[in-house]
Amino acid sequence: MARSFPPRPKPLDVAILAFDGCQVLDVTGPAMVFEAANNVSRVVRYNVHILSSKGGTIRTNSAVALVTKPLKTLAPRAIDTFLIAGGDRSGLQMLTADVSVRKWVVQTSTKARRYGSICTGAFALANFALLSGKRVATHWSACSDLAQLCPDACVDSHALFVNDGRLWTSAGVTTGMDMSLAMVASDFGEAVANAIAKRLVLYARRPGYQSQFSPVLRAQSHAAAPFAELINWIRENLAKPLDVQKLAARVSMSERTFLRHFTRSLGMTPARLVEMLRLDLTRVYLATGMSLKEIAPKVGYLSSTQLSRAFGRRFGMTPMLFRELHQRGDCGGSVTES
DNA sequence: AGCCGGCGCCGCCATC
DNA sequence: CTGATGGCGGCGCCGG
Repeated sequence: MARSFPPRPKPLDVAILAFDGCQVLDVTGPAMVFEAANNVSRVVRYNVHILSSKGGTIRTNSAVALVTKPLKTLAPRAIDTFLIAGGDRSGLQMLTADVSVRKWVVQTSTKARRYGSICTGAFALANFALLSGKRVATHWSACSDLAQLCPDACVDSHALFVNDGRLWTSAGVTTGMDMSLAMVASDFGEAVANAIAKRLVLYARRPGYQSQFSPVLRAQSHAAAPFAELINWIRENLAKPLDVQKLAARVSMSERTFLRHFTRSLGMTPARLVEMLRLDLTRVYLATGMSLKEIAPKVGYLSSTQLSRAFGRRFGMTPMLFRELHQRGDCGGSVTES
């Protein structure tokens, strides 16, 4: 051990690819998180690079412009974490049509320790054939398009973000920050990630606990005749044990036919829907600061560990971390909705 | 970890 | 004959 120098880890290079028409928060959100990791730990843990094809100023899809470095300033093998931002359709088309971008991105994605996308950036990865056989997330409104474009990928429409091997993809806009926090957590521990979340005041007034799939679900419950009412009944009785026999009996069908009709008209199995509703409600309770032990019986789980495991499986983060990020109203009175 | 019982789910097939 | 039904058995996942 050197006597007066503490061991100084080499900073990790994080490269975020931006382009004309990209979503500014997809770039700045993760950039803020990684930079904040440097601040909270008082060590340079990450070097963040904002890149674009040719470098220079790019216009985002808001009034904000970004100053970027050209791709060629960074060798693909030097990069630890590589992310593509999302953006509008024409911007993404321009990006994927650029041959030098394609080459660089493919090389970087094979060499980097981690690669991924935020929001519709997944479409760029799909165009470069980097999603094959992977579980991925993208913006909820784009899930079916992505599944169509990339049939051999498994699009998880209710995850905030998904980590499959070296690939990380996040759902939309602000979930890029959630995903970046998870990356920091896996690099340097939960404590660092939680400190960042606090510093960025991520836990205040975020509507992020609203399920990504609830709009989809609402649309579905208007569809098939006997099932809309059933779903509403399930919603009101989540604390009860809800096995398939019971549900089938409620709509007076045999278990087998119930299963068939249900999955066909709703696109998911009964148990999966029940779990979805339970975990969705869990998020709402978590955001109010309730403990897992209190929540579990309210949403029909026998134990808090069981709930915790199911939660992690679906959302790619622990309930603790979720509460840390979304808890609100802990300064006395209730917080009014804007 | 690793084993096992139970349940969700589905393929198959006889029946209506 | 076709299509819907539902019973049976097996496989895989989840939880203890």
